[in-house]
Amino acid sequence: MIQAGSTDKLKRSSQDDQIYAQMFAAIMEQKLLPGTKLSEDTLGEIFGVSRTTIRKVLQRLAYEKVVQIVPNRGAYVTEPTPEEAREILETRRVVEAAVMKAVVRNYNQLDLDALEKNHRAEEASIENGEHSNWVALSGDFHLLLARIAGNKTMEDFLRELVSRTSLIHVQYQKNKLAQQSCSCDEHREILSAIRNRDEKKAVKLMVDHLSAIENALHLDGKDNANDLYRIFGNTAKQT
Amino acid sequence: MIQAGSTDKLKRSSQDDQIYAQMFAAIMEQKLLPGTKLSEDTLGEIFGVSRTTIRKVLQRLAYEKVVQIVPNRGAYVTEPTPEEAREILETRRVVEAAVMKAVVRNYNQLDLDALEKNHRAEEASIENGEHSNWVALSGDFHLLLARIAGNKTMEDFLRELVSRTSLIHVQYQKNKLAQQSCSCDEHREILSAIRNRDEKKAVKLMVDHLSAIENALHLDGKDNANDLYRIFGNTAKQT
DNA sequence: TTTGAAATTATCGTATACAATATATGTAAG
DNA sequence: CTTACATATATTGTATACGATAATTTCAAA
Repeated sequence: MIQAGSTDKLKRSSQDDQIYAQMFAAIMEQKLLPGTKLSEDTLGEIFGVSRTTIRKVLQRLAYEKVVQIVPNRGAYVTEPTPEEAREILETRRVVEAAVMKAVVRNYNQLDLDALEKNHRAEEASIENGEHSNWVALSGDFHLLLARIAGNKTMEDFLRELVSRTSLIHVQYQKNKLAQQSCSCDEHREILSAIRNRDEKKAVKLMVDHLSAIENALHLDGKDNANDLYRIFGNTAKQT
Repeated sequence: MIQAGSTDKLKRSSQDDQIYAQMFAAIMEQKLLPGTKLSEDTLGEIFGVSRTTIRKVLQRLAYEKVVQIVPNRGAYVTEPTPEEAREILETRRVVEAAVMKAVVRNYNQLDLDALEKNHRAEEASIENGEHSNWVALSGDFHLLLARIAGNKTMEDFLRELVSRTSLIHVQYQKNKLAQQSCSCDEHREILSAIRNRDEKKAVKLMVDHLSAIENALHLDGKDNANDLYRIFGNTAKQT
C-alpha cells in the first residue's frame, strides 16, 4: 500500500534509502509519535518489502537514536528523557557556537541567499499554520548553518541532534504557537548578526536561542514513563 | 576459528556485540589496517555465524565511520582523507574544550583516581613498547574525561571521534614513538591543571594537545589515493 | 603482443523459512 | 476475587537460498 516500492527499479540500491527517508520524515513531521511501536511485519507489508529491508532501516534509525530497539521486544519511536533533552540542548550549544564562528568568517552571498530564503519559508509556514512544515524548516536553518561552516563531521552530528530535538519538542514543548514565532524571530536576529559579521553577537544569539528552546520545555517532572502516576495519581484507588 | 562464537549461549542477544567488539578492537589495535576488505562470507566463517549477523555488525561499524560500505562492492576498513582528519581534530577541539570545562567543575576524588590510574597504565605501555595497547589507553583517557563531564550524548560523539582518530594515526602519523611520549606528557599536564581546578589552563592545554596531534600528521599531500603519483611521479615513464 | 568483448566467478542484496523469546490469555488454586 | 502457572500466540533473531551486480578470466581478432 502507500506509494512506496513503486519507484520501479530505477535505483535499485536506494530502496532502503527511500523507506528510511519516508520513516524519518514521518517521525520528524510528528506523524509517528514517540513510543509508537514499529512492527517489522506491518512495515514490511506497508512498503512492500521483506523484514530484512525493514530491519536495516530500523537499525539505521536506531543508530541515530530516533528509534529505540529493545531486544526481542521490537522497535519503538524514541521517547527522549528529560535528561537526554538537557544533554542534547547543551551539546547543541557547544557545537553550534563553533558553527557560528565559522559561518561568520566563511559565508558568502550565496550562503546568505539560501539562509534568507529558508527564513522566508519559515515565516510563510507560520502564517499558514503548517506546524510540521515549520518544524522541518526550523531544523533546516540550523543544518544550513552547519553546512556553511564547512565541517561535514560537525554537520552530521548536528543532523542527529536536530532530529532528536524534534522528538523532544513533541514530548515536552509547552506552547507550540508561541515557540514558533519566537524561534523564527530569533533566527532573524541571528541572520542579522551574520550579515554584520559580528561574531561575538552571532554566537551569543545562537547560544541564547538554544537556551530559550530548552527553557520552553516541560522538563521538571520525572521520566515520561512515570507520567501515568502524575496523571492518575490522585484519582486512582478511589474508584 | 579464533575463539569467538565460543561464548556458549549464556548471552544470546549479545552475539552481535561480541563480534562487533572484536572487530572494533582489531581495527583500533591496528591489526585491521585501513583499506582492508571485509568479506561477509569470510567473516561469517571465522566467527561461526551467518552473513546476516556479520552484515549487522558491518552496518554498525559503517555508521560509526570506521568501516565504509560500497554498494555491491563490499565493506572496507575506512581510509580517512586528510580533510576528514582535519575536520575530526577540529571537532574534537570544540567538544573536548567543553568537556574540560565540565570536568574541572564536576570531578571528584574517584574520578581523579581513575584518571591517574589510566595515566600510569599509559606510561607503562610506553615503557614496555606496547604500542597498540597505548593507543587504546590514550583514547580511554579522553573518553574517561567525557564520562566525568557527565554528558552521555557528548561522550558518544567523542567515542566515534576517538576511534576515527585511531585510523587517522595509522595513515598519517609521522613518528609513532615521539608522538607517544609527547602525548603522554601532555596528558599529565592536563591532569595537573584539573587537580588545580584551573579551568582556563585545562581547556587551553587540551586544545593545544589536540592541535599537536594534528600537527604531528602528514596531511600535506592530496588524497592517499593519489599517493602513487607522488611516489612514482618522478620515476614513471622512465622505465 | 595487445586490446576488446563475452563468459565465468565471486560477492553482495533481498526474500523466505525456521528457531527462540516474550507477551497474552485462560484456567485453576488459594 | 485475586494470584500464579501453564499453554498459546505473536514477534523478533538467525540461517539459508536465490537473484543481481561487479570483478576476473578467457579467447579471439587486430
